[in-house]
Amino acid sequence: MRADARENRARVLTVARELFAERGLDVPMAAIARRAGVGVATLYRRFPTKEALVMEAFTEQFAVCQGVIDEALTDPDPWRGFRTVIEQVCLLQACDRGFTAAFTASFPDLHSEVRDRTWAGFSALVQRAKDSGQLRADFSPHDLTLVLMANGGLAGVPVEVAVAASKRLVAYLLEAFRAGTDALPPAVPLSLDLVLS
Amino acid sequence: MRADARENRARVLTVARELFAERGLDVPMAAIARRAGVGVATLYRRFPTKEALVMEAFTEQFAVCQGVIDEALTDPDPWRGFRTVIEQVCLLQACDRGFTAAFTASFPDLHSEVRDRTWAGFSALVQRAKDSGQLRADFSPHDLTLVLMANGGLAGVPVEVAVAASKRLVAYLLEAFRAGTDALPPAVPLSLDLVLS
DNA sequence: TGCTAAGTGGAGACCCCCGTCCACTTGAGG
DNA sequence: CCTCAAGTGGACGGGGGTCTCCACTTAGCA
Repeated sequence: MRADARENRARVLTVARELFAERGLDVPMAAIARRAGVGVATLYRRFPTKEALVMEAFTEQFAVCQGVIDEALTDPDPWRGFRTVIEQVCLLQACDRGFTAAFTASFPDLHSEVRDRTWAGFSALVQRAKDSGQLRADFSPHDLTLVLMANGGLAGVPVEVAVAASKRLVAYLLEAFRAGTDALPPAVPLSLDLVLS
Repeated sequence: MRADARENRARVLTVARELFAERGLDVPMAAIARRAGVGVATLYRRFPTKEALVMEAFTEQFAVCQGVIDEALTDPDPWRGFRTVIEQVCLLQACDRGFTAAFTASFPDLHSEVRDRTWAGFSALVQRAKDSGQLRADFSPHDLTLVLMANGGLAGVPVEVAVAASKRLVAYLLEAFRAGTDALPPAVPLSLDLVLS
C-alpha cells in the first residue's frame, strides 16, 4: 500500500471515530470524506461498505470493553470488580454517541468466540460477587444488557450532560444491585439480536 | 367538514397511532396512507405536515400522563402515588415505540402551561414522598427525565419484551429511590430541550 | 335529479443517502 | 526523468423519504 494511501486511511478512520462519537452512526459517508479531506471513492476503496467502516472504527472500543472485564476478574474485591465493569462500560457508552448503535448493529457479526468470552467473563464476575454476598442473588447476567440499553437511552444529549446523567443513573442502579431486599420481576433474556428483528 | 372526510380523518389517526406504536416515528407517510386506505394527499390535507400528525396522534397519550399525575396526587399514600406515576408512565412508554420520540420531539412545542402543570404536579408528588420519609432526600424531580430517557432506551425490542424489561428496570430504580442510603452524584437538570440541540 | 364545492388519489418534484464508475493525478522504482 | 500501477475525486445511478399538483369523483342540498 502506498504511503499516502495509508495515511489517508488512517485519517478517515480517525475522523469517522470522531463523527460517530459526536453525531451517532447516521452521519453521511460524504461528511466523513469531506472532513477527512478525501473523496467518497477513496473512502469506499478502503472500506467496502459503511458497515465495514463502523465495525473497524469500533473494534478498539470493543477490545476496551473486553479488557475492562478481564481486569475486573483479577480484582480481589468481587463487588469492586463488578461495579467497575458497569461504571466503565457505561462511561464509554455515554462518551460515544455511536457506541450503542455500533454495538447492537454489529452484535450478530461479532465473532462468536469473542462474544462468548465476554459473556463468560461477565457471568463469572456476577457469580463471584454473588458468592461474596455483596450482589443480590436474583441479579441476572442479562441485566447487563438491560443496563446497557437503559444507559444507551441517554445518548442524544450533549456529551458532558450524558456523562453526568449516566453517572447518576449508574449510581442508582448499583445501589439497587447491592444485596438485597425485595423480590424483582423476572429477568429478561435481552439478547441483543432482538434489536434488529 | 363532509361526513366521509371526517371518517377518513379518524381512520388515519387510528392507523397512525397503531403504526407509530409498532414501528416508531419513522414509518413513511405512504405506509400510513396505504393502511388507512387513502391516498397521501388526503393525509396531507388533514395534517399539513408529518410533525402535525405525530403531535395530534400523541396528545391523547400526553393527557393520560397528566391524568396519572393528577390522580397520584390524590393518593393518601405518598410513596404509592410516586411509585404509580413512575410505573404507569414507563409502561406507557414501553408499550409505544413512538412515545419517547414524540415526547422529546414535541417537547418545545407543548404549550408551556401544560408543561409547567405537569412539572409542578410531579414536584409536589416528590415533595410529599420525601416528607413522608419514604423517598430519599436527594431525589430530584429531574430524575424523572432520567428515568424516562433510560426507559426509552428499551424501545426497539418487541413490545412484550420491552414491557418485561421495563418492569424489571423500574423495579430496580424504585428500590434505589427508596429512602435512603449513600450519597449520589449530583442531579442533572435534563431539560428535554437538550435532545434536539 | 342536477349542481358544485369539497374531497380524493396517484404521479412526480425535490432532497438526502449509499455505493459505483471513470477519467485524471501522483508516488516511487529503474 | 519517465513510466505506470496505484490512488484519487466528483459525477451519477438507484432507492426511499416528504410534500405538491391536478384532473377526477362524490356527498349533500335544492
